[in-house]
Amino acid sequence: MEKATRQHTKDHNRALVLKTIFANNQISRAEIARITKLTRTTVSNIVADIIAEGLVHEAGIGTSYGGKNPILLSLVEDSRWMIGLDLSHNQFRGAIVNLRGAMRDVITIPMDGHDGEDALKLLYQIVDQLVNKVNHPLLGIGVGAPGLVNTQEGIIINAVNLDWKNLPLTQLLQDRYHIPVSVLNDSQAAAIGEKTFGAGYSGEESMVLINVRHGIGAGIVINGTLYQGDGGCAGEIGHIVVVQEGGELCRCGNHGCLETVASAQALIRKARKGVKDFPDSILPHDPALIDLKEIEKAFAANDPFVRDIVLDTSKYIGMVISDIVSVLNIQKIILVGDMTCFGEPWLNAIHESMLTHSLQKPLLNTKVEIGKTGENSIILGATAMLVNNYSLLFSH
Amino acid sequence: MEKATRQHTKDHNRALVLKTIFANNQISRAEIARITKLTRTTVSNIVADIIAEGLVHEAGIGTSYGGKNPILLSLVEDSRWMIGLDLSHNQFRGAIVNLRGAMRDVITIPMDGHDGEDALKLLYQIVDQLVNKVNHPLLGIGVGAPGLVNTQEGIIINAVNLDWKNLPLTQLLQDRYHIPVSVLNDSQAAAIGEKTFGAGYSGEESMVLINVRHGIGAGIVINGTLYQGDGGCAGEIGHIVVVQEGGELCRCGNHGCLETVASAQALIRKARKGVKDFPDSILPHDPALIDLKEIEKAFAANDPFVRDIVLDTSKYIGMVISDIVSVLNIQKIILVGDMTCFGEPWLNAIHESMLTHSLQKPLLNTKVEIGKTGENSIILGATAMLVNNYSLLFSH
DNA sequence: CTCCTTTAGTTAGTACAATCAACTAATTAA
DNA sequence: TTAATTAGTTGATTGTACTAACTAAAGGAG
Repeated sequence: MEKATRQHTKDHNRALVLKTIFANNQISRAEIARITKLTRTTVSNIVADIIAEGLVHEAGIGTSYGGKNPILLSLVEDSRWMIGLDLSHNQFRGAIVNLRGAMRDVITIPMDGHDGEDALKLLYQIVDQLVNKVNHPLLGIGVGAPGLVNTQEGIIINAVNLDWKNLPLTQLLQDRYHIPVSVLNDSQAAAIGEKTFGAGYSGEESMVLINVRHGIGAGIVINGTLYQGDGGCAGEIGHIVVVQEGGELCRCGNHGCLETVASAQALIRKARKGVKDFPDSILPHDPALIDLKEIEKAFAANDPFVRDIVLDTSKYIGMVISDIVSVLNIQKIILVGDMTCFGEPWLNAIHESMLTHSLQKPLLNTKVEIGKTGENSIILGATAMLVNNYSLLFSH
Repeated sequence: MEKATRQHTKDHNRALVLKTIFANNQISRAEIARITKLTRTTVSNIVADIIAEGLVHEAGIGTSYGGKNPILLSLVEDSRWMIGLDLSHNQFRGAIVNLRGAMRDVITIPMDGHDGEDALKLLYQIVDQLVNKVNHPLLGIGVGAPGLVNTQEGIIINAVNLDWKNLPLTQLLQDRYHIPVSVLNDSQAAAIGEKTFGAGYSGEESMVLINVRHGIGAGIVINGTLYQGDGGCAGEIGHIVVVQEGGELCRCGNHGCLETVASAQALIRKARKGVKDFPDSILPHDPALIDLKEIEKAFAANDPFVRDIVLDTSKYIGMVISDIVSVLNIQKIILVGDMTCFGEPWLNAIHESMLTHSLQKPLLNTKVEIGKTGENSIILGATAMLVNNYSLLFSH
């Protein structure tokens, strides 16, 4: 617990006003005062400051309802830029992102096999290129990285694909570019991205995002703030053991982890292995040709074999979600990642599995949905976190 | 997000000073200023207020280290009283508790079979008696109740033993006694009690308390604050399914819940059932005579059958803890409840089970301990919550 | 013992952020 | 045209933490 000063009060109210402007495309000072319960005087003062900083501008005149017309304020979305990086796919993606999450430039470089120092060089290359294109004030660099990440110290503890171990990424990038850097786990980034830029969030609520791709991870938002855990790696649910007897060996060394039965990787493996026993399946009969796209196609066509193995994954995901809900009693669950391509049927199966796998009462009010920010959620989240950290916008 | 005012600043700093005095038996104004980083002036002002309110008094003169002697301040622990209730055992227990958690009066009434309205009358009876004995300013009533509790609205959703369903306990008690009331789930109460009155807590950290008794529940403290969840029933881990195939029927209707294999109840059941196959066991051979005390005795005497069934419970508890740690990455786990009578061996078995059941990295820094506040933790926690709610002390 | 230094605590005045009261400006409604 | 309403600003007020300078009381060097 730290002492409180006037400065904190001011920062807080300033953030509150900015957040209100961010949440409303166009809004007058008077309306901000009504929403925030600050006086019109205070709002005017704060607005004068943030207009002077270029963050906000007067964008027009509103309609009167029996009085002077309000002056509508609006966020200057390109008044600050950020660089966001998504290292979690087999190609590095970097983008210049503005305050509304619009991408002003995107660079993609395939990884094909690069790892360790090489991968880091690739990363520098992307950032170098993006930095050169930046012609607005730059807030910093936000990174969403795969694997085990200590997000508080910005260290990649273990990213198997990249062969990074205990890499102090925040430090490295800060030393090289001399701007603020925020490093998150990919699922945590997706969570904060979905919450900030997805539709239907008030800003104060809690949610758990489950990212089901190659691996499986979760991002936990509690009362509008990303929850990171003591060691900065909250949400590492991919290695929860869900098959207790005779589970497959996982890359982590244990048997029966969630990833071994419910990730996209696991699904593909299972399809390749099982297809020979189902000659009627419309999947390619050569296992090597089977990928997620093919499985998706077959699923859409109601192929029974594929239907079975896909819905089998949802059973396990539902189990873990119901465990999480039992522990946290969070009522909003968002699913993202490649596996969401199986849509409603998959979602419904997950929901059903949840209900049969734990105490019903707390689960009944829990909603499970598919995320709305799509493939950009990680980049957006990484940058949103950056903005949050410097309390310029969005939250305190 | 609410607006910030001067009042918030003041409340915050006042709470900060009070917390510092609470955490240090005797402390001078100057020392408080050093710890809190407030100026001596500000500390003096706040201290003047809280002395006027009788919460704190000047308790003596400290030793000088080359200057004027400091005046030592100390909490007046009996300046406020609270009533704490523990409804989670088969006897209702109520106590008058002071600001340091000292019990000034305790009343116990056996429940034997009373439930529904009867149980509520019993509760009123206890509180009536306690209220009559109170001769210091009373802050309120704190309740730790068993079963599913919505702690935000103070409603007992479902307490099987008491046959309470959707009972608005906070409302009822407030209407009857006209003082603040806080209702918590028993495990949540134990968690906040352990954190406030247990040794070795700085006040800002996170911890998960696991309460293993008749049933099993958890209380989650995040950054020093009890985490209650969207529906106010976070920590309901007793009905996480841990036996996937052929698990026993649980009172919740599902099969294979944690409670069916790891609670004290489950252990007793298993002992009674199995003892006939182990004639060498030193347990009473009449199953009806077997209770937790007998099992504890046999365990201490290294009875192999008992050892096996006791350590079997730890396997499942370890699994669930490792799931929780995977999700939350909280590094301090506290175990309380009847089952802690099996001490170190049980604890070690839990720890071992954890390490084999999930990703090791985050688990390596996780410590598992047995709680220190004992049987009073629920009453203490219920009252501590009360104090927190009114931000008089401890935290905000 | 004297004087300097250090520490505790207080006092008087200052800075600053939100507030209040009263104002101007601009519109609707009667 | 006038009254009422709403938006936004201005100047004075308030409350809280801060600064600087004070008094009080102790230790230490000579």
